[in-house]
Amino acid sequence: MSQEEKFKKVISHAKEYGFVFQSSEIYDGLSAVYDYGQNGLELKNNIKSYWWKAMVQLNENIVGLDSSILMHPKVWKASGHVDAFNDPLIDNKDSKKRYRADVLIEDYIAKIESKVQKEILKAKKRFGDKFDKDEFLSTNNRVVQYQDKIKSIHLSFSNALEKDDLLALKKIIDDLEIACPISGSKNWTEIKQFNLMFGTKLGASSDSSMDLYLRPETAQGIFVNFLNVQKTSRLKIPFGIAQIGKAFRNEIVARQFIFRMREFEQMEMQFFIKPGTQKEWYEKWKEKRMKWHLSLGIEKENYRFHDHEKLAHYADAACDIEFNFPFGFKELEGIHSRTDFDLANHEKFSSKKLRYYDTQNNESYIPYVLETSIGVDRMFLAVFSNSLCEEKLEDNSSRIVLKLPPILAPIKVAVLPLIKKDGLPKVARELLDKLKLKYPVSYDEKDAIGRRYRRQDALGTPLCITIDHQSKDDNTFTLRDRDSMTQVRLNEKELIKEIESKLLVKF
RNA sequence: GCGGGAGUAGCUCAGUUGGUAGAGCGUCAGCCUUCCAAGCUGAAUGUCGCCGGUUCGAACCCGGUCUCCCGCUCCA
Repeated sequence: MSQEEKFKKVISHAKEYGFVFQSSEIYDGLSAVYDYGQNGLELKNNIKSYWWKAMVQLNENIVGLDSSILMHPKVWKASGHVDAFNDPLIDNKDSKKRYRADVLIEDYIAKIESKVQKEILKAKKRFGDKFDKDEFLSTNNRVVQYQDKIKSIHLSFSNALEKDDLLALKKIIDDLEIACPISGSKNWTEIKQFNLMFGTKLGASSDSSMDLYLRPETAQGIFVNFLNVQKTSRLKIPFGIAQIGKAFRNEIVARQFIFRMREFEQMEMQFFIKPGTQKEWYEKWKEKRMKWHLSLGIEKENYRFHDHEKLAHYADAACDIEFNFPFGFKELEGIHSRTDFDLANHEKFSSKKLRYYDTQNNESYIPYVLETSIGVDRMFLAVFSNSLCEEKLEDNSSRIVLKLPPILAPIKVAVLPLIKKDGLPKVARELLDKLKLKYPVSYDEKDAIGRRYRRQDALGTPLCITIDHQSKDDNTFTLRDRDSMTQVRLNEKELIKEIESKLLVKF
């Protein structure tokens, strides 16, 4: 089966069994927005709580936060999003490829710079020990020309960027005769500005309203509350603040089902540390996070680290945990060493001190930050797509089974009377009533028992309990395992023990 | 946004040169009572993505539009 076919099966299974629906489907849907159905929401909640337990409950120096989606507009100036999330894009009409206009110009500058470097190397060879770099740079005609060109491009370039002057930006590309690397053509469209942040307004009347953004990440809510939490929690560095919440990005192209959505949910943890210790914590959190993923029992081969070569504006080291999705290895979680970029900028923009006072060493400093950030929806897709399989059975029949890690399964146990007469449903319901106080359970008496097992398989229910005639006499039941399809006969106490051991996790 | 593919029942898909829609699975009710789907009887379900045009007549032809999948760019 091709990757594409497999992905299509994942999407239709998600719909057919009430996990994921397209938003506003009866109105033809809304692009890149999805709803979670009755089973999807349970799986999603279980993922969130599994993360929360591993981060907050098991670490005494990590606490939670739930900050608002709406924040003061200055937050996004300080964070760099107003600048970084504004992309001037340009299309080449011949190759039909899209580029960032600023990147095209930067690449062009880099090309000239590499020419200068070449000249320097050549001169070094020629002059040997007598080579004086500064003198060379200021006297060699060709090099001086190159440098002047770079300078003048830089000048008009930063001018255009500052004023958001798209026409000026286009003029630079035209003047420099920058060509598309693929088609070699200089046949460009006009530059269009894309803002990745969703805008909205605060205040009901139009004249007194204030322009706001829906947050494009949850991290800033943590940074602006850094001192509030630190002072009220008595936490000492190193400590972390964790948050699960929605974020919004007006992606130019949002695709691949729930992998890239316009409205999505993040699970982020910002770990505040002493400057200079970031390397050590970066390694530690890389290891910890990978362990968390592997604790779910998904095969190791599906995960890999990918180090960032081009770092974002806030980071001094960054990597992704990538997962083998149906469309290949793609980012699932990011681990970033954010330095003091965020807190220092918030200090600057808010004019409020955001420092930690270290009583032991009698010093105050802006902490460095180590971030782990994972997309809930991506984790959902990773777990869901990896769990979905079609098995050939011994009798040459096949079954579709969703082998979810039991701890994440929407329903833990299904209670099934073998037949729906002879008083078996009554016995089954008595057991069901006891179990539902502890676990999410479901009950089914329709159709043959084999078919009911298959229904539960497709939903990912790890265990089925079947009530037969013997159950009436001796109060024992058969427990059927989703993955092995094997059965054991147990009494009620043993049953609970088996369920508990199935749901046991080791972080 | 640009290029390629697609949209018919909950899912997978048929549907002939234009003549007002079908199958399999699933769902529901009943029978059977059996520990691993596909036994029997019956039933429900579609403005053929949406809007407009051509035509006596459109799922089919034409135009527009929306959505999904793949590629380019970005990211959780």
